[in-house]
Parts: sequence; C-alpha cells; structure tokens
Amino acid sequence: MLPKPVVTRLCTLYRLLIELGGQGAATVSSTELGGMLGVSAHSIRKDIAHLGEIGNVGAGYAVETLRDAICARLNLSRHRNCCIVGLGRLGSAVLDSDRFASSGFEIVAGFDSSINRLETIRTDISVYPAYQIARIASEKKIELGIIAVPAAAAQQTAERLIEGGVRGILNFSSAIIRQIPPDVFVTNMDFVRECTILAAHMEL
Amino acid sequence: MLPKPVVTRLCTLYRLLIELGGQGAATVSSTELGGMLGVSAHSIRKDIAHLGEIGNVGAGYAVETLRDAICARLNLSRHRNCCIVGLGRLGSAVLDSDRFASSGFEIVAGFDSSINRLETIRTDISVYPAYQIARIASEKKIELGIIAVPAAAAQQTAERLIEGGVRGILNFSSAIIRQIPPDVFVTNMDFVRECTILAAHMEL
DNA sequence: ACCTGTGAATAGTTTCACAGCT
DNA sequence: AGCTGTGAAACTATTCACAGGT
Repeated sequence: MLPKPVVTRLCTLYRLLIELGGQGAATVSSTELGGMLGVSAHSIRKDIAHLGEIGNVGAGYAVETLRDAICARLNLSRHRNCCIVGLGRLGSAVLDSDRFASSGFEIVAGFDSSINRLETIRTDISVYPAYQIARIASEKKIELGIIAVPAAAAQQTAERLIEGGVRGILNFSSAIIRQIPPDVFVTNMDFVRECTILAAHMEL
Repeated sequence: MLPKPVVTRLCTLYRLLIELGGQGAATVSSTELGGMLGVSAHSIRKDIAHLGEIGNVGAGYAVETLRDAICARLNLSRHRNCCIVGLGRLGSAVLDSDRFASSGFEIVAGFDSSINRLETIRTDISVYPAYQIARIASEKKIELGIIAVPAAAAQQTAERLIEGGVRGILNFSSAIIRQIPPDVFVTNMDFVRECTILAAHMEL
C-alpha cells in the first residue's frame, strides 16, 4: 500500500519527531525537517501527504499530531517481543543496549549454541540453548529476531526463527538468508558489506 | 556513473563470489546467483552487464573472472585504513571482530572520550582520546570511520572525522548526521530504527 | 513571506522479450 | 535446453511548479 521508501523515511521521521517533542518543540515546517534529515522539503511533504491532510497550511506541522499520525498509520505503538540469537560480543552488546526499552520493543529471550556461554552470561533476560528457538519463540509470541551468530549458523537460525512464527529478522551476520517466505521480512546489517559499499561509492 | 542500487548489489555479489570461490566453485549461472541472493536472474545479468562482457554466453560466468571484474570496477582491492569511535560494548565488539582482516579494511585506531576506558581497554589497536580524532585520522590516513558513540556525541564525532579527511562513515548511533559534504558518504545503521522499519513492513 | 498539498514532469529502476551462442 | 547480453516496455520514485491558505 505505502511505497517501501516512504515507509523507511516515515520511520526516520518518526524517531526525529520523538526527539523534537522531547526538546519541547511544538511545530515544525517541512523545510526545517528536510534540513535536519538532509532531504528536500518537497520530499518531506510528499511523504507526509500519504498520511492524509495533517499539517496546518501556512503554519507547518504540529509535532505531536504528526508523530501520532505516523504512529497510527504504521502501527508503531504496538508492543513487540523480540529475541537475540548469538550472545557473543555483538549480540550481548545489543542485548544490553538500553535503546530498545523506550521503543516499543522488548527483548524477552536470548539464545546461544554454547551451553558454557549461557551459564556464564550476566543478564536479566532469560537465555536458552539455540535448539529451543522455535519452541520459545512460539510460546513467548516473539515477532522479531536479531541474528548475531557466525555466518555459518545464520541460515539455520533464520529457519528456526521463522518456524517459531517470527516475521521480522535483523541479520547482523554476513550470510544472506535464503528461502524467505513472502510474509517474512529480513534486513541485512553486515557491517563489512556496508563498509565495502561505502568504499565503492567513495571511488566513483 | 554506476547507479547506486547496482553498486550495492555488486558488492553483495562480490562477497558471495568470494565465498563460492572458497568452496571451489568454478562457474555459476545468473539463475544460480539469483537463487542464492533472492533476486531474479534478469536483474543479476543487468547488473553484471555494467561491467562489460564478462560471461561466457551459454555457459555462465567464471567465478574468479567475475569476482575480479567487480573488484576492478569498484576498486575494492585497495587497502583502507579505518577507525572506530566509541569503545563501549558495541564499538569494542566491532573492533575485536575478525571479519575486517580479510576484507581489505584495517582498523588502525580506536577513540573514546573516557580516559578511564582507554586505560582499561585490552586490544592490540592504538587507542586515543576523542579530541585527537582529526589529527590522528589525518596522520594515519584513515579513510573510513565507524561511529559507535551515544546519539548526543555523534554529530561532533562525524565533524571531527570529516575534518581529519575521512570520506566514509558508518553510523551505528541513532542520530542523523547533518551537513555532510558532497564527497563524504554516510551509512546509518541504527538497529532500533531498522527494527521500527521492519515492524512497519510487517503491519502492511 | 512562508507554509501545505497536489498534479505534472522528469528521472531512475526493474521487468520482460528475444537474438545469438554453447 | 540452458545460457548471456541488450533494447524496449512497464513500473516506481523523485523533483518541480503552483494553487490556495495563514
């Protein structure tokens, strides 16, 4: 329904509006928003137009109203259970991040294939061996999984998550997940690959 | 010159070809590549066509030839010095990752604003206080910077990196970097934002 | 003077169809 | 039968211009 790049930009805008609201701003114009996000005012207005008529012609947008409109349109207010698979350095860094708490995402489980690691890990969140992913994901109604395992284990991890009913996957590994059902969404965040893309752009 | 999405896909393809080469594969067809990457064979061929005539009509692509052609076209063989700013859990996880080593990227410096942290950190890489970013980046000819600092410090960090001559920035923080010169490239990798985008797509 | 919302125009990307080769 | 390379077509997205309001 909504074009993909529009959804992406509205999510970015949403986070910016939360920040602006916290700073006490009451209204913003598309020009100001564009300046902060590094895109044109035209583009901001077009994106917002997908939400219906929200702004006050001649006087910009009310920060709260706009934020709530995006939230309503994209159903961002829903609380979602998440899990992290792979409790190595990267995985536990994400696990201990305080940035999920205020975002509607709650990490309700961690998984690792190493029993030793599970025993020594210090965290408030329940941790389980990797073979239990599907069962626990299903039981705890986990909707979103974060993969932070080595590349070789990524595909199997994704399959277990999908089997457990997870429909959104954030993949930090360098592996490309295959055979993704049409109703499951995967975002790849391999930082070596991203560095490669950056390097390529720097050369052109 | 080369369209942006083509560059992105060629980089992904490049990493896949390295993997395939390591497994001993000599040739691949666009159909096979498409299957592995989850895109159509048409699209693979179109992307590769930007490199010139590389394939063997009727018999697919030689893995090595194709890999080297991408490498040459995007200048991926060049060694690049990188640095990480912010040596908290996420930053040091990336710092200690063994995945850069074989990729042409070398992390030659780490930075943090906390002197205490700099003193206690255990790593082989030289670490410096954050106010020296510009000088060290310039001296060590650092081309790529990874930002893993809290959102509030991200903008200043980016400015210091750019001042030191860094032209590629991987931004793990939730802040959106502003006032980016046209010859500097920034990729945002805020995982909370990516989760939000995933959640939005899951609803539509 | 500055703002939003919108339809038109432009630019860019993906998909398709097929010619030619193995 | 299956493969690459390519030009055309279809689709998508961005940019622009401006009408109308404050």
